[in-house]
Amino acid sequence: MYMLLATAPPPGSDGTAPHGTVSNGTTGTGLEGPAVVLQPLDAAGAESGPARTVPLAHLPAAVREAEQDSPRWVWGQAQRWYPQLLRAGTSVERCHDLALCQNILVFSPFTQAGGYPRSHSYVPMDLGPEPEARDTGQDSLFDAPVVHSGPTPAELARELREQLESVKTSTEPRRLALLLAAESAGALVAAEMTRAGVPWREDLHRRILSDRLGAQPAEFARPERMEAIVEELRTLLGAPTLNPDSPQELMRALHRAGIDAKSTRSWELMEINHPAIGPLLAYKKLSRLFTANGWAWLEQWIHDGRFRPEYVVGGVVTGRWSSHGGGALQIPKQIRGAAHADPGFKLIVADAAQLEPRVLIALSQDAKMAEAARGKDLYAGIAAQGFGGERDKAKIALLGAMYGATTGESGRLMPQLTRTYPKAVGLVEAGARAGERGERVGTYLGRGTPPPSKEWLALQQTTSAEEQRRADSAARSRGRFTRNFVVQGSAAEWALCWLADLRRRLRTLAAAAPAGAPVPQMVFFLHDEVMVHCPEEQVAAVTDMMHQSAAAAARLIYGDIPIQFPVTAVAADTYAEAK
DNA sequence: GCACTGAGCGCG
DNA sequence: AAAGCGCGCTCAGTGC
Repeated sequence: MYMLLATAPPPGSDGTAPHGTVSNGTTGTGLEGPAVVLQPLDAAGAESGPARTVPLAHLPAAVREAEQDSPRWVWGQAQRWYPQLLRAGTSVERCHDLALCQNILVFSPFTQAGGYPRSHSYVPMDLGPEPEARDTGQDSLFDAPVVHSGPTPAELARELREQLESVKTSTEPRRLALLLAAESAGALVAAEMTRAGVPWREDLHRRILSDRLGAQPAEFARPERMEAIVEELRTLLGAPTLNPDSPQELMRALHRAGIDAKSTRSWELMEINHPAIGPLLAYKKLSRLFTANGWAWLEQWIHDGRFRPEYVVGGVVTGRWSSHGGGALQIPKQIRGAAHADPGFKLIVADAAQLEPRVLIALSQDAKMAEAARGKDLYAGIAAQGFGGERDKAKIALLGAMYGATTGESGRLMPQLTRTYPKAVGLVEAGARAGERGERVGTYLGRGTPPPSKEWLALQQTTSAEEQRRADSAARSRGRFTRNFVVQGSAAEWALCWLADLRRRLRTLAAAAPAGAPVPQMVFFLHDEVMVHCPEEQVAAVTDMMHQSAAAAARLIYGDIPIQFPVTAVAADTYAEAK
């Protein structure tokens, strides 16, 4: 059922001391260097067979063998174990990531009464084998990764039991179990995506850069196009030494030239009519490309034709992923043409159409809005029902409702939206009011917001009239956060289920493929969008799977409800074309 | 010289 | 059209 993976306690230890390495052959274990314990556990997390201890170097083989029985692997953190298994060519079907699940259970509104947080022991799960140096696709200098002290197998098993128990006694065991499974599957997907990497053509990237910026500059120098604009700006603004990269300097120069700018943000400058504004905006655009995704980025992040960011599952409080390395979740549209499929492959990019509003409909069961979503374009449907067919207005109004806009056009459109969709708007409003009162809110599957900080709570207790304004502002701010959390977080868990289901289907496909044949791989994930690097002859089948998985995810979470989650899936040679 | 913050901008 | 949610990254500027 479960198979626990843990660093082995040193021989003769009582299992409570720091451990993790087996010193050497003289201890009589016959093991040298780091060792690992594989402990079978039953469905309740109790030991159900003898533990095996193997040298770390033999772990991939041991895992492959145990995988025959398709256990659910249990480990402190997938991130600590799985990359090296993948490197050795070993993948697993499913796992339970104790750290990720602990993180969910601690804040879940479904466990508050029966009390995972109250009873559990807070064993730190962030230990296990040292993460390897960033996987650049090259062999590491050291064969055996360092293993240092971590929780004992017994502690990890107990943690699992407490987690399972808290799910069982929670108010929504089915939902919570699904969330934990999806989160854990996400950990596997994340490691596999990093391993695979986004296929990236350095030559195409360089062409984009030279087309826009000119030839690659010498170190510490500006590209020629940018330098030319700097000279132009210095003349136009009468500031011969201006460095436009300094907001302060730029601000002073603008003011001296009689330009009344409140800030140097592009969208504010756009309102101003002055000959220097055009070149300045052009400079900012080029500067962004140069500093964030220029030659230095290419040098640092692209190796062997692959971009391999690390994903942090649950790295965002709402359950979205964050990432480290190369700004993976902010790849500008400008350079997406450099993400290019290998010969004989295509990139299939699928994204969920208007995911958050559709999630709002599912959560609120707003029949009227569900009707508007019947067609392909949800915003057009909403526009037809209450905004005189003006799609842009419908979109602004709906986004504003989910973000908590109060001013501007979006704020003005709110009453109309509320009249038309009292249930949907009511749901986000209730989320906001709860947050303002300091309460927690949660997603459909049970990921919860952290409680407000001590400072926040103290501020709400203020009796000073002067501080009351700050307290109100902080309350509204938290209200906007909790309002959005419900929708963004529920959308994130839908995407996670989509990803997990797609992974399962792709594994089945790969298992049926002849040995050595090229197989489709998930290579990138961005909130509501997934990219698969796919052999050409399987594009049709995989595209189909991406649609099927979306339907499966919706059914798995919400059951049979009258709202679709359509995805757009496009296959092309580059990321730019596929979007 | 290092750590931190704020401004600004990229993505969803 | 306007500035409401969630992030990461780079640079300038500041404080030690």
